[in-house]
Parts: sequence; structure tokens; C-alpha cells
Amino acid sequence: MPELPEVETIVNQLRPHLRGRQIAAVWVGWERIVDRPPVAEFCRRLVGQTFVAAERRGKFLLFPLHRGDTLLVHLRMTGHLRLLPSAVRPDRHTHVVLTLDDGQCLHYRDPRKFGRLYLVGDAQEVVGGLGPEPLAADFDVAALAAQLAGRRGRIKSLLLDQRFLAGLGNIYADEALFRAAIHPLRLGQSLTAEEITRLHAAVRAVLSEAIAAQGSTLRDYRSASGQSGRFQEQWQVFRRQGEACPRCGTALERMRVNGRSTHFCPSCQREDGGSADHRLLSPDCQVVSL
DNA sequence: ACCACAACCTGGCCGC
DNA sequence: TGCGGCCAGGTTGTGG
Repeated sequence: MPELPEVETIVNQLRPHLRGRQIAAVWVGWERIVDRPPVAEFCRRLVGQTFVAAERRGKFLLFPLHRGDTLLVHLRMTGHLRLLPSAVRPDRHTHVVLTLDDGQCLHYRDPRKFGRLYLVGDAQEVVGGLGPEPLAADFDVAALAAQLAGRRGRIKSLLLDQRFLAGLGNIYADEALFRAAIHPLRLGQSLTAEEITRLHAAVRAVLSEAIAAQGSTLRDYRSASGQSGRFQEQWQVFRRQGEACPRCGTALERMRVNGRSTHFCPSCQREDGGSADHRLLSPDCQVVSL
């Protein structure tokens, strides 16, 4: 479910509630949700620890604990974290419950059971292989260009590769490529300097705007406080195949890339890279009237 | 390096 | 209502 903006929203909402809270008890109902260490050790090591922070790296939530361990959560497709009163019983899709010292419980709920929890002494053991943080101050155009140099893979696949760039998923990859007017099948190393500049701006703009809207909601996604995001109202191409392109009116299309649905405008995003529309785009991806 | 595909799981939706 | 097929915001492993 969640990509970078949704995870950022959840972390920001959990932080004030978790900081300083001690874990009184741990319940695990589906052992495979705990990636490491073995479940018995996971529970034993967690009890008695206190949350000192709540952070995000890519799509991971990181919860540093006072004894030096870090609890990490990856929500994959359908994971949720909710703070609920301790009287609320876990439902059939709730697989882990952390009982806190203030009468609240942190529920990990995940119908598809794809998500994973990790408890490690060094968070780098889990997130060390991730690519750059797209919203970090030092992720500039040159950094993106360096990532793209020599890459022969399709740009859509690269954007989804968490070692290439951390945090983008299917929604924001498609939205960023549309804003930058780049065809999803273009090869990484084939992008011009102008296109890299546009892509850099597009990635950061779409993520920032999505965070401001508290993410996108599909089906029953809710943030930690139970609110839904609003960014799905601003999708320009995602799941809009057949509708008119908001920039040129051409019917939007859908294709498969890397086994993932990919949405794009065949007129604005030309595979040969030679779209006349380039002249209509400023570097910050806004349409410029001639 | 890169690609295609299966696997991990369950639920929702559509057509028959 | 039921059933089959397809779809899904992600990642990992295998084999080519």
C-alpha cells in the first residue's frame, strides 16, 4: 500500500504518541510477520524498551529504542499501524500488538501478510542497501544524474528499484514520469540533461505535494490516526487510462512494465524522447503558455 | 546488468 | 449466490 508520502504521514502521526512510551507486552499472531530475530527473542528483547524516536527511511518506519535496538516496520502492500485503546481486541487481520504503558496498544494489521517487522541492533543491517532519499537536501540533479549514468534499465523499473532511489512506488513513479514528460520505457542512461533536471524536479514535487495531502488513499488505507489521504484526487495519470490527458487531451494509456501497471500519456511521453511537447515544459514541470 | 516470472497472501470486483 | 479470473500502493528469489 504505502509509498514514501504515506509512510511519512504515518511516522509523523505516531511520533508524539510513541516517544517516551514503554513497551509492556508483545503479542504475535502470525510469526512470519517478524522477519528477525526469531519470534521468541523479538518479544523478549522488545518488552521493557522505550521509544525514543520515530523516523522514516525510504518506505521503512524506524523506531529507535532506548537500549540501542531499532524496531523497523515495512508495510508492503496492505500493512497498517494503528494506536488503539487496550480494550480493543485484535481482529483477524491483526498480527502483532505492542501493549504500551499508557493504556494504548500499537496494532500491526495486514490482510495480505506481506509486511515485515525487524528488531536489530543496527538499522543499517536492514536499510543500508537503500538508494538516496529523494527529498534530502543533498539529493540534487547531479546526484540523480550519477545514479542514472550507465544504467541500461527502463526508467520506470529504475524508479521502482529501492537501491536506485528509496521511497517511490507505482503511483508516484508514474506521476513523476508524466510530469517530467518521460516515457516509462526510456533507458536510464539515455536521458538528456534537460530530462534529468525535469525528472528530479518532478519526483520531489510529486512527493512533497503528496505529503502535504497526507498521502493517497486506496480502498481502506488509513493513516495511523484513521484519517484518509487526499492525494488520489490529484493523480494525473495513475489508474486513469482511457481518460483525457490533463496536459494535451490525448487518451491516457496503460501498459505492463516489470509486471506492474504503468500509466502514461502516449503523446506527452514519447518513447523516442523527441516530443515537441518538450518546449512546452519548464524545468519545474509546469506547462508554459507560449 | 537486466528481464521475466513465480512466490508470498487475501480481498474486491467483474462477468457469467 | 456462487465461482472463476483478474486486479492490487511491494519485495525477493530463481533462472535465463
